[in-house]
Amino acid sequence: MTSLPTGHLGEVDPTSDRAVFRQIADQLREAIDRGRFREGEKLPSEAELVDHYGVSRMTVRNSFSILQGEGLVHAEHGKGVFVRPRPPVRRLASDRFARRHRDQGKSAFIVEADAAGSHPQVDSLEVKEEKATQDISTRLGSARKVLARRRRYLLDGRPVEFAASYLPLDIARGTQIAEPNPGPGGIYARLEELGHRLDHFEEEIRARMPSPAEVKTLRLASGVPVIHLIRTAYDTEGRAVEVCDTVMAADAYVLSYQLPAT
Amino acid sequence: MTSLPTGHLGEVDPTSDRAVFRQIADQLREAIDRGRFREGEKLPSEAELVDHYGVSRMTVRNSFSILQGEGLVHAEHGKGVFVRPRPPVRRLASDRFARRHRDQGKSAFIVEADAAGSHPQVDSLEVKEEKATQDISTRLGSARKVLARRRRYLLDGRPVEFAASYLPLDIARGTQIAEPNPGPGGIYARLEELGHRLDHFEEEIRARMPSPAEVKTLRLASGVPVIHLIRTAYDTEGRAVEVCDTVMAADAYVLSYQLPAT
DNA sequence: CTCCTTTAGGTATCTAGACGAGTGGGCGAG
DNA sequence: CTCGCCCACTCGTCTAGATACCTAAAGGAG
Repeated sequence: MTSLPTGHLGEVDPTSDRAVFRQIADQLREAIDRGRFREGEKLPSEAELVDHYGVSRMTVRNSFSILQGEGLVHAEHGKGVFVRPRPPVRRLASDRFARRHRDQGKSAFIVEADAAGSHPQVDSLEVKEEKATQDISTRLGSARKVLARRRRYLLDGRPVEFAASYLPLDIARGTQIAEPNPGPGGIYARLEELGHRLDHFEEEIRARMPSPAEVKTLRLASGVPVIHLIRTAYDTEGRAVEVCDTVMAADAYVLSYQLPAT
Repeated sequence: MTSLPTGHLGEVDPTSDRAVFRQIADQLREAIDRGRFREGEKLPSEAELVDHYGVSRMTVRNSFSILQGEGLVHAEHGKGVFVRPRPPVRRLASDRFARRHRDQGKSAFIVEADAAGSHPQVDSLEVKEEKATQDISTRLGSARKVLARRRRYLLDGRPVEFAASYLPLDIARGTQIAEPNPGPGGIYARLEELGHRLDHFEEEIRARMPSPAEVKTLRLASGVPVIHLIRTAYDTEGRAVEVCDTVMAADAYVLSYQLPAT
């Protein structure tokens, strides 16, 4: 017995209740979990599995599609099917908007990524005035027109996050917030300079599968969900002065919050 | 033209770069987004789409499997393929562990769900002593043996959350925390009675696709991610006194946090 | 040595058909 | 009228094979 590519795998029972393609997926999954196939390593090809199990090619592909849906493997056309490596994650701490982080010349994202030794980029900047959607309008206390700032964040060339900030036009129009580069400390620093002292933020977090547009923008592999975060910033008067709608590749993030127990 | 079941759908271009099954999925997705098919409504059957588009059945099934992966539709054997209804969501506010919520006789989950008009249940209770995993041990400050409390939460009969609490054995052994029913206010109230006044919580949030075991436990439809939340409770001495590992059906939850801007 | 072509081995897509199995309505027996 | 069976419709699984296209390495032309 040489080290056959399918050496770790057993057989399937066609008479079992469990469908053959699920049995094959189970065996591959277990082999991956046990480290028989390591991260980035190539799995046996479709043809090899067809031979090994004595099933048709569609059945093998069906198995692969299960594992892809679980985000365990990814297929590369012409090369093979590989165990998906777990990418480095970015931790978002709940104090990331603390005032003390707001004095540097660069954005929080750049500073943080540099510190972590990654290569950060910000991309597809768009700043324009537009009509607020129903949801944004509600969150901003019925603002009708807003300034929208959209950008994409990349880490080592990989898109990880797409964010859109919305501010009521009566606050943002004509200020540096309406410029592509909002200056040191970002828009929160500018808001405070404009007299809107920030009081607190509210963050709503959901997770779901991405839309096709999000798959494209974030270059998501199949089986990777997104984290959808909607943050509303309130000033000390209780007015909502900004809503930031962020979609993150879930495999690239861990969010971290600290809560008082009082 | 009567109201054919496929009346809203166009044609496909086999010469297009975009694969036929993707084109079909696109058309169905758009029809759903536009409300041509409503929540819970049945889509055209495979056979009808085969006739309409003039493709083979595998191609149509391929389209359906895309939409299933996106969590947009679900198939019911013998009945058809249906637009997946968006279930009611449970909002988790960041003050849900505030001391003022800790005096009632029932658990926070029960109280909250009752208030929202849902029928809550707690299930598969397991309380036992065990060896801590590496991760849990680290989070609990190198505790080796722990008390583990596992339970599943259901809303209107649907499982929505599976949670496991771990406490250092030297704190929990022999106390009411080791009983199936920890009493009014839950284990946090008991911890404080034991002299561990709670100072703050730390929550880590991830999103990912569920493992097969999680699919089973939470009866998840395909295309539904899970939110994985790990909460560590610290007492005023800075000691980690509990770790709670929670897996939630992502389509049933919105997490909400309030952050100070200081 | 460099660059292009060929080729072997991958996956992507599609067809056509077969059988299995869950669901629900119609219809006949009682 | 009611109950139970049958059947039509539906999705689930599997086979067998064809074509297309991608990738990498080998080999030949310059």
